[in-house]
This record gives sequence, C-alpha cells and structure tokens, in this order.
Amino acid sequence: MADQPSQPEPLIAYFRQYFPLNAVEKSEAGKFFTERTIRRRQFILQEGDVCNHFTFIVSGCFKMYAVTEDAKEHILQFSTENEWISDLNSFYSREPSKLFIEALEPALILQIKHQDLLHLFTSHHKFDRNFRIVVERAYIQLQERMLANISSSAEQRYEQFLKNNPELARRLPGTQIASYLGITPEFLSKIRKSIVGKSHKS
Amino acid sequence: MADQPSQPEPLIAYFRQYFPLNAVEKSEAGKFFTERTIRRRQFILQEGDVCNHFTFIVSGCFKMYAVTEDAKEHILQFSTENEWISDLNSFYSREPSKLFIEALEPALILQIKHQDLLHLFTSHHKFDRNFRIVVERAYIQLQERMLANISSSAEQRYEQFLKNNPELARRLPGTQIASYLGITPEFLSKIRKSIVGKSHKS
DNA sequence: CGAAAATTTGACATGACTCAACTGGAGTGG
DNA sequence: CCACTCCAGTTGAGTCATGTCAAATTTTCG
Repeated sequence: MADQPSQPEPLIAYFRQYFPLNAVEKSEAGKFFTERTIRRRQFILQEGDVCNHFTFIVSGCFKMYAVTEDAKEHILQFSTENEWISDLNSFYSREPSKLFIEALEPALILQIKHQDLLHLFTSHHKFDRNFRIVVERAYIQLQERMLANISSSAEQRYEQFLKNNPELARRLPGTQIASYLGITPEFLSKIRKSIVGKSHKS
Repeated sequence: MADQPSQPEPLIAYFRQYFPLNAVEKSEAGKFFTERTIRRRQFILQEGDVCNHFTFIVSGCFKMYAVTEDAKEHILQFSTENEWISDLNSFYSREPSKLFIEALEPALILQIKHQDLLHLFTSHHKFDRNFRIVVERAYIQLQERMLANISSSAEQRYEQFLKNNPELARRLPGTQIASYLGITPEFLSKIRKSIVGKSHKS
C-alpha cells in the first residue's frame, strides 16, 4: 500500500557526502528504490519475518527493538531523517528476524529489496563502497555506545545521550529513551529529578 | 622491528569465504600487507596515537580497551585467529585514538597501512566489497552483544558469553572476561559459584 | 471529550560494587 | 628442590545502584 513513483533526491544527496553517483548510478537508484508513506505505529518489520528491505528514511523516526520472554521491549536503535534502518542479520542470512521495526512518527521512506541491492552491488561497485562506509559509521557509533554501557552509570549514559542526541531527546518520550539506555522508566524519572536538583545548587 | 616478507596465505584463504581474489588481487594483497611477530603484552595501538594500520590476526589473541579517568580498563573487543582488529574511528578520522590494542598471547599478524588500504579500495573494488562484508558481520555481532547488555543480567550475559565463545572462555583469565562483560572480577567469581551451585542440585 | 500512554513518587527488594583479607597456582632465581 | 613473588581467583561484610510494584497525576492523541 501507498507505494509511489520514487523521488530519490534525498538519497542521492546523502550518497554525495561519500562518493557521488554518476548519471547511470542515479538512474539505477531511482529504478530500485521504492517510496512508501508510513503511519505512526506502523511496522516495517516484525519478529518472525525475513527482513527483505534495506530502508532509507527521508522523514520521520523509527525504533528497532527486541521483545524478551518477560514481554519487555528493548530498543536497539533509533533512526531518523537521512539514516538507514534494517535488521542486517536477517537481511543477509535470509533467516527470520528476532526484531521489530516500528514508526514512532509518520514517515516517508525509500526501500530497496534484498535481491535488488545485491544486484546494485554487483553491477555498480560504487554502491559497495557507499554501503561499506554507511556500515562503518554505524559500527563506530555502536562501539561508543557499547563502551558507555560497560563503563558508565545509568546517569552518565543518560547525560551522554542528551549531549549526543539532543534532537531525539526532545522528540521521544522518556519511556523509549529508558528502554534504549537499558533502564526502567521509573529509574529514568528519578535520574531526571536528581539532575535538576544538582543544577539548582549553584 | 620483526617485519618480514609477507606470507598472506591465511588472509587470502579468509577472503575466499566471501569473494575470492583473482591473481592480480592476490599479488596486490601480498604487496601491501606486512607480516609482524608480536610478543605477549606488546601494544599495537596506544591511546593518543592515530591508528594507522588495519590488522589481520594470523595467530594469537588481542584485546582492545579504553581506560577511564578512574584508571579502570574496559574491554571493547577480543580478536583472535582469522579476525580483524583496528580502531575504525581513529583509522578513518585520522584523529588520536582513545583506545589500546594489546596482545594477550604471542601473535603473528598482517598489517596494511591506511593509505595503502584506501589505494586497494580504489584500484580493486573487490576489496571494497570484502571489507563491507567484514564490517557488516562485526556490526551484527556487536548488535547482539548490545542487546544482551540492555536486556540481561550479568549472569545471563556470562552464560551467553560461554556459549558463544567457549574457546575464549578457556584461553582468557576471568578478569578479562569480567571487564568485557562490564562487571567486576569479584562479582564474576560469585556468578561462577552460583552457577556451579545450580548444576549440582540435579 | 475520552482513552491510552507517559510521568512521577514512595516503599521495598535485589543486583552489583567496594574493600580488605585470604588462598592457591605459575614462574623465577638461588 | 625450595623459597619467594606475583597474579588470578575466592570470600564475606557492608554499601550503593537500580529494579519492582502499586498508586496518583498529567499529557497526548484519536
């Protein structure tokens, strides 16, 4: 539903940051990326399905999360405008995903199918390069988050999140941020109170 | 010190898993990767230095870690035979690293310099592809570890580590594993005791 | 407006850390 | 072969960080 003729300008502008596409490559991108409009709370991936699309976000915001046996949601990733989201594991292994990807706001996305992306990699190697760089940058960020998780308290991680993602901190409810940080919403509320207390003691 | 004529067979065998190199590409790999012998406790990267090499491990074992203001060591990664290790952030940004990479066992490695790797990417696009895949797989693993960290107790994370890395669990002292899991060695000791207790109650 | 979700608060429970002491190998040099 | 040191590992007591549960309040969205 809601598929439309593709307008991949935002994607082309995105790739221009790394290795700009030539005319042929731009035309190929236009051919294989499909535009979709997504409602708030709509899923673009559900647990049990194979992740068959690589998704570029033109506007809006998504969360990717796992649900554990105790029925709790654990957010692995937020992604917004000019970012990618996909369960890489399921996408490449073709095995059922253990994750959900859900829109937190109405969104506009560009999606490419698994086999079309493999085709792009093979026929136009600049896509290999651009996607190498996309994943490298994501890896570096995840590594920083990992370091914070094994070396800092919940309060420090929250402050680091505020500093690195001021925009997200404004857009998202605290419950979601708590889930991302690996703490309970109640405890996040207590952290916030304690931070306010500190800044008043000037 | 200890540089030797390169014997890149293990590396070529490694790439064969993904996209095998042709004769020209093999010869290029041989030209740019340098072999080094590393002693136990020797560093191949120290905080403050720019990470100028991408390292493939032929044999041995390394840890990559950060040291925080309280002088504690936090292990971000272990890497062993047929794996890579490098501070991607410093390697690409050319800024001083915040990390150390240190040998936990005597090791044999193959290293390529920053500018030589960029050259390989540009002149032989199969390296773009192979490194895209290398980073994708590392990303998927790190994502699993991240999920464990935000959703599981220390005991569950330790059991998951034992299951996923039985080899490392045998090779490494518990102090190092505790640092990797983000807990204290004392607490790991108590976890071990509690696990033994459980398995006796059959 | 009305329902559902987010936030806050407090009492209590538990997970994980700190510190200090002790144990027991694995080298190393005599 | 012994004595010595040096780590890794263990243990226990006390403390701090974070979670659980339940309830009241506020905000958001349909």
